[in-house]
Amino acid sequence: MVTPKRKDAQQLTELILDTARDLFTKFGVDSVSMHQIAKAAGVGQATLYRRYTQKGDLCLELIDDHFNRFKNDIEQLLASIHDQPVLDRLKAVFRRLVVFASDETALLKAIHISLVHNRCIENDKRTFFTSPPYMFLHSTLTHLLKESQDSGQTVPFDPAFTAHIYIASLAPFTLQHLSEDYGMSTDAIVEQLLRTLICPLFKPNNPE
Amino acid sequence: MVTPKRKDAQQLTELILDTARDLFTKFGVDSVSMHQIAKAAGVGQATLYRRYTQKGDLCLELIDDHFNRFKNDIEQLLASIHDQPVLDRLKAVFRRLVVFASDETALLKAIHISLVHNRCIENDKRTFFTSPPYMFLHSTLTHLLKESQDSGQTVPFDPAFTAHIYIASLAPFTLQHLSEDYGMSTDAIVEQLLRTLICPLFKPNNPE
DNA sequence: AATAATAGCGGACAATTGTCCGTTTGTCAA
DNA sequence: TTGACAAACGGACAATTGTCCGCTATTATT
Repeated sequence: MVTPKRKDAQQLTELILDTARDLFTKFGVDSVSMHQIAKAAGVGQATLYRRYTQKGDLCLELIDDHFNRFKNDIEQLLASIHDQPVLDRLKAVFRRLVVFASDETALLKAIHISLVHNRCIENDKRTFFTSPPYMFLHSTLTHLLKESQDSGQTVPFDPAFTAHIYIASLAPFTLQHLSEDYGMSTDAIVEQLLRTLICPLFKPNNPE
Repeated sequence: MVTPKRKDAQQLTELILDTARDLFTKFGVDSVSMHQIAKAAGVGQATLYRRYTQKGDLCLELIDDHFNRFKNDIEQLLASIHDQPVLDRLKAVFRRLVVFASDETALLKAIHISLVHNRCIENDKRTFFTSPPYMFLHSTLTHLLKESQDSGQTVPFDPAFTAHIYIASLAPFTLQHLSEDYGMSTDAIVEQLLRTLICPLFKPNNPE
């Protein structure tokens, strides 16, 4: 049976990713067009589009390393403080999450636009909400929220639903707005988010 | 001095809006291109683009009537229940808001994409966050939240910040996800939102 | 009414996104 | 080696978005 694969395919993929990374850092994600990436990498448009149908897909790939680091951070963090109260763990995860979102605003915006927009056009399976990063975040938050819920320290709420809402409120454009137009530092945003979204779910800190 | 204005300009604007409305309801907002609208209305592209640089701008105009009705609803609603507790008023506004967002998903998605995306490209003054609808919502919610805060019934939080977060969590794509993929009815979404975002801000319902 | 002046129309044009198909190139069988 | 086969390359092509500029039509003036 004949199932040949080119060995240079993988090399081209890496060439494309490297080129895109370069152009993005040089000119900014928004100013770089798909054709520009293809041309700079010296490949045909189809070669690029066959791998990444939209800039968002490419960004998702580029952010992968960063996200894996972030994921490991979260897992280590959770392991290192597994004996602390669940509220503290939630806060820690949230803080790390906001920092990640702030660090990666440029790529995240492109991802958000492409994937969310795409979702709107066709009923593709590949949506923002089914991407591995989203699912990891959602599952991590849901677990912590469920534990909080089960521990009886909170008012009643639906953990999975609440996790969706938490992530929605961290949309890159929201954060950008709060930071640039509204003049809040990342720390201030974290503090307010904890105060507004998380702490109130827990029953009075100064117990009866 | 000579400052002639064409009187047919306004008529063309209305022709464009009517045409767009028709095409949108016939084929869906996403499937209709700007040129298609111009052609169907029998005007040049520039005539269309001079009025609305993006589909989102057009949608913002189209939604205007609906939004004004919504705005009046909210104002009447608030007037009719001005003597009820602020928590109840907040809940009522929120419920009406979610219903509006669910009814107008199609247009709101297009608006969201264009305005939020545009914001990302150039530092235009005209952003999603400075559009009249956003500002009305934000100011209405902020007032109610501030009143709640001042009445001493709540935990401490920043009303304006919280209003931003509330609106962010109602992004059309989030609602669509919760409704279509997650299978929640509008009522269920409202209930969970109130339970997750609003009620917890208020001190124990069963007072000490 | 005739004229001057300009607001603003319209379609051609440029740029970007996304697709298709003829051709290349690596792999396996003989 | 060589030949056959298909994975996958590349650039031409179509579609959509967004811009520019010559020309028309309306209005104020005489």
